[in-house]
Amino acid sequence: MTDVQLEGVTPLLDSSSLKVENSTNNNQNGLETEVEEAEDDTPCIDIIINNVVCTFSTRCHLNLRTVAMEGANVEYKREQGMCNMRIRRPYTTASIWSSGKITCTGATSEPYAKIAARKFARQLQRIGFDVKFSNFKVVNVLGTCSMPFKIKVADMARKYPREVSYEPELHPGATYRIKEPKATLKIFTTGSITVTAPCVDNVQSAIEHIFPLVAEFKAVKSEVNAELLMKEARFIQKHRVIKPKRPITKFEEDLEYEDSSDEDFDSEEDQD
DNA sequence: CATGTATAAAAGCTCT
DNA sequence: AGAGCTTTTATACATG
Repeated sequence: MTDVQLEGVTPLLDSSSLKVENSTNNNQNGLETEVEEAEDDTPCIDIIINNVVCTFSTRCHLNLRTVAMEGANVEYKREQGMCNMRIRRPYTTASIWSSGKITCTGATSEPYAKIAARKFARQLQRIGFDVKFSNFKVVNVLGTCSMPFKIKVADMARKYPREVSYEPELHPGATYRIKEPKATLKIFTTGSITVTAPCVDNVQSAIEHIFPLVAEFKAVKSEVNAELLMKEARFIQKHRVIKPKRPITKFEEDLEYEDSSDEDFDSEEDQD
């Protein structure tokens, strides 16, 4: 139980102990994966890039009708005035607008996002449009990582009310916003953290920034058990709620006087 | 087991 | 003017 009180002094990770990799193991997309292998045995936290959103323009109007008819793997969303086109490698989806503006989602790295974007552009060009691949830009990135310990999220939210918002009833993850470099993190008690930011570099910065903070709220085994006991207590409470078996009618209200026996008579009855 | 809840962001149309 | 819709994606906790 007394599992060291100075748990916060976890060996701080330097940038070399954080490594960014794709969520798709190697060649699911048939492309080379550049995962920098850590040559030493320094405690390492892997940052997995799960999704990269980017935009670009074809600089030409696109007849969605034509895109839907001539393009492969396209679905026309007339109600939204756009088309969704998918390619397998990299496994991504493009939302195509008649203006020529396109958003591409699903890539697992910035380079893959650009490769996918170019493929969509090429696909459109093959259909016959006068495509000029331009204004490519990564606009959003989602990365995840898992700390080697559970996190006392509630305590963290209490200590950093300015940057942490935590409404467990609404969502299990605490939201931590970093202004510069911009990033928004979702911190879970399990130690998992999701980060959404404008680019991969920001994702990494955010994790380097959050590590010492969450390490400060590392859950100790005894405390984890206490948490479980609380959950159990809540569960029991929830199932002990005594509710009338049937709505009391006006008529019965009158009878209540003579039928006022003890309340916990059938409190053990399990209600769903 | 599938949704819904929450997060970010672009595109462009609809509705307030 | 601004907010909702659509798409992607991990995380996790409730509910049907």
